[in-house]
Amino acid sequence: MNIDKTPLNAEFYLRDAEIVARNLLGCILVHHDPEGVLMSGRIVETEAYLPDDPASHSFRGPTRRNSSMFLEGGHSYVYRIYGIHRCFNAVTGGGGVGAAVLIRALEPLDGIPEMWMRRYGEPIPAVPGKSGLRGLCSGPGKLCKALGITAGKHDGADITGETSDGKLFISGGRPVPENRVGVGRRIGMTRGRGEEKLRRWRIADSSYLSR
DNA sequence: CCATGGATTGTCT
DNA sequence: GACAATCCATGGA
Repeated sequence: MNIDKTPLNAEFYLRDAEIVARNLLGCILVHHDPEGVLMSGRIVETEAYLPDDPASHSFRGPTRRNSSMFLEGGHSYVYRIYGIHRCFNAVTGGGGVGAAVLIRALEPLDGIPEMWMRRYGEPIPAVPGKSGLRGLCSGPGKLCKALGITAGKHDGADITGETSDGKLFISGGRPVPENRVGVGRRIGMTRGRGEEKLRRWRIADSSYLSR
């Protein structure tokens, strides 16, 4: 797949999480894994989490679990949820702020056979079908498993700077025009924890969204 | 297609 | 001790 493999620089992330969330649409999440396998996908859905938000892990200040969310923009925040899944965030803003963008869904691009193997533990069928590919990275936990993103290796990692084996980063893609962007409520909020906030962005006509 | 409930574990109250 | 920014299988329309 002919994609730009230059990581976005730290300046990109040193802005408000809502701006970054909007501008990450169309960008490419890339994992150059330790064995040299390149896996990537186009970002089609994001959510912004700010410290003013009861749903944000940073709402009550730093703890052991969320400490990397308070790093400077351009780092990774990976956490475990429901005992099983991992979720990947790009930290935004200055150090100590506690803001990040959750990557919720990807359109698979590079390394699809390897991603399939990681997700399902068996080789990709000869004809996976569009519905098969659609489900490969259509959720925050799914895409972490597919790309091999782990808390141990990637939580707190720098996602800017030079590419190398094992590097996780985001490169710029085609900008997404405003008339193809949808904004709405986030997923999974319960009991009045900010579910009314419009901090979810998606490429409206993509068939690779999480819902 | 949509709605429901179980899995599973580190973290915070 | 309860919860959590989820996923998947299952059942019914």
